[in-house]
Amino acid sequence: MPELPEVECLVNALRPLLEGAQITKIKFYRNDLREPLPIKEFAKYLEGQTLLTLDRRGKYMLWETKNDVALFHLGMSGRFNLEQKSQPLKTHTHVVFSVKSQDQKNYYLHYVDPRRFGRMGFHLGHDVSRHKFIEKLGLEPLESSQKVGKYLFESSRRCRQPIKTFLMNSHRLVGVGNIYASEALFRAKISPFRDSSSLDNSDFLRLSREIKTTLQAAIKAGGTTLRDYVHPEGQQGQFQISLKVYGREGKPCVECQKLVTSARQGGRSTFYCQQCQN
DNA sequence: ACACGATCCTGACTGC
DNA sequence: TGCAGTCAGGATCGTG
Repeated sequence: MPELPEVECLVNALRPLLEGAQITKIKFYRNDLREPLPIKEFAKYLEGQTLLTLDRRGKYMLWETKNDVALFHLGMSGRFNLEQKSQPLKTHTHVVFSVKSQDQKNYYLHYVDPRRFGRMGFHLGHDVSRHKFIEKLGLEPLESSQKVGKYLFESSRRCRQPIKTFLMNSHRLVGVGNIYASEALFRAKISPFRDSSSLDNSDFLRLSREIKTTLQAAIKAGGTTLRDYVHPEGQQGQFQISLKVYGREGKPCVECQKLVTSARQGGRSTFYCQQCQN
């Protein structure tokens, strides 16, 4: 569910509370999501530790302690809910982190994930770039657009994939999922069906800039709430009102008034304007 | 090596 | 009302 902006907003929302806080207890209500949960590692290395920094890499949230790093990916439907007191669990609550903040208040962070596509991991030591979740990840789209554009151009030369599928591959570029891929391609006026190798250097530079500005605007708006994404304390994101094509099939294009079209690519919905995007 | 579809899972919504 | 079918902010795996 969450793409880069939603994870960035989650990290930003939790950071003031969790940085400097102690993890007092971790309770698991099942032993697996997509894969086994790191129950033993969390019990041995995370419980009792102080969280020093919260960070993000791609769509992963990272919790760093003195010696180690915990990793979290929310999949399609995962979320963290912050509760002030212990209370009955909502359905699909799989893990509860009990936390004591720096001002000695107790909080409960509930990991809820109906579809269970999320994942959690643990890395001994600080070099989390070597963790199996992270090691194959590509560039961060908020880095320099010059650098990202150049890299995407070069890695697309012998690639016969449509550009939208190409963008969503996290081994090249992280954080761009189904919503923001459609949005950035619209803003760059590039058809999602274009063969990646048919785009030139300047197309990739323009596209990289549009990806970055779209993601930044979404972060500023608190993310996109379509179905169930909310901040840890329940507020919705606001970027859905700024979406130009995603979810707007049959509505007029904001640029040319021609109706927005949808199609399927790689099993996912794509939204685009046949007139504006070439 | 690459490109594609199937797959993991539950819930919400559609149409018959 | 019920039931089948489809779709959903992701990413990995197996196959051709």
